[in-house]
Amino acid sequence: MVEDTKERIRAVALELFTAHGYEQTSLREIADRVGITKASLYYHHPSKQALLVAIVEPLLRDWRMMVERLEAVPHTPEHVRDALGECLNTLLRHREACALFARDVPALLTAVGPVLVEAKELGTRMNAWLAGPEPSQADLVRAFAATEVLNSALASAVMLPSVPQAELRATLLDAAAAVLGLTQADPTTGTAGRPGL
Amino acid sequence: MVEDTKERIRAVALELFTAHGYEQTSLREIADRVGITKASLYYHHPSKQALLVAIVEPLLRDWRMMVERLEAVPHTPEHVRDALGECLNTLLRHREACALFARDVPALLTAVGPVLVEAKELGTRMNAWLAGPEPSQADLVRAFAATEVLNSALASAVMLPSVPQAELRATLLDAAAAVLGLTQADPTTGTAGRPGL
DNA sequence: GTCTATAATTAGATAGAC
DNA sequence: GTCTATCTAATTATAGAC
Repeated sequence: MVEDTKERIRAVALELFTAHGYEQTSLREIADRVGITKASLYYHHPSKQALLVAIVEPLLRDWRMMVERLEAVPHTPEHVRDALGECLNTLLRHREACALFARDVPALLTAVGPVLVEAKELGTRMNAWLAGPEPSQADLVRAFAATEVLNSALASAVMLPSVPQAELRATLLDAAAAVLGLTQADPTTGTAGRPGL
Repeated sequence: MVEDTKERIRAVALELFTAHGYEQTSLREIADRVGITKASLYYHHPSKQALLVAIVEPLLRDWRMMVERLEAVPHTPEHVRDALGECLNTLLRHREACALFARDVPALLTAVGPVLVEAKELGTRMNAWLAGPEPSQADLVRAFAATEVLNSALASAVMLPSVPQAELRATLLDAAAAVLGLTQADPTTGTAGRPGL
């Protein structure tokens, strides 16, 4: 395969960055694990920062697409529930990179500030949509809390490894919906109720 | 005052660690900001690690006391709601140190591993109590998600600075309760309902 | 208690041979 | 593409004068 080494470096780096943090991981560690030297690593990735960007970029692209898809849709209870589900999917699809984002903010901020700024902006837009049109301050807080519930999927997988992912997904989706004041979805129809609208 | 400098160092260090991360903050920065040199800093705190421990210890002590108080109390809806409130109070009382814990896990793990291990254990015990006796897997996940909702108070304060703290507190408390399946508290009596038990 | 000076280590990054 | 060897800069930490 072409560029095989480059990909292997990326994979190893993601793993080590997520496990020990960006600053705590040296390029020597990554190179050792891949089975090459630091100098060879630099042949494929021009800097540690660039390596991080290469890791984080795909996640950001997916996230951007998701938010844009979202904003084209009206804020109804069904769409809100769907949005939470899609958000959870995106989170789980990029689980490791998301964990890196969530757990290593300060390091990423100094290393790739602009990238984190866009990530934060996407989060804000997502929350704004979730809060609905003309939101109260409580709506904004609830939207924020709901996304945190979904985020907890990352930590839950580590803290509660015995819970199967399907159950984790379903439970967190209901929990996030509950935070937003949506009632439980009807399991027979998959349709959510419409309270407080 | 006795030990005034030592306290000033602690305060500045907490501020910088929280803002830029533990690894990203050098002792030179801290010393500069306090208005002394690195060598003087070492007179008061024997190492960077010890400085971190001095910062984190009070938070851990409060947290430990809270969890122990909690475990002595039966798992009823009212007590659960009270527990969420107490948890939120502890979180807000140590806001900066908590933010450091939440945002800089990898750095803290390598610097003060054992301390983080105890923090994690306390979190686990808190979640176990919240999940109730003989919890289902869904109960465990919900307990975890509920604490994440409370945690979001730290980030909310930054992301939604216009929301007054009282409203933030009340909204998050209701949100966490909703995650656990408790209904809205009656605003006139402050008593929660008892659904699904 | 605070300073100057410096040791010891490590990191990211580069030059140039093969 | 990968290597050996090296550079530069920054960090934690210490020694010892005042």
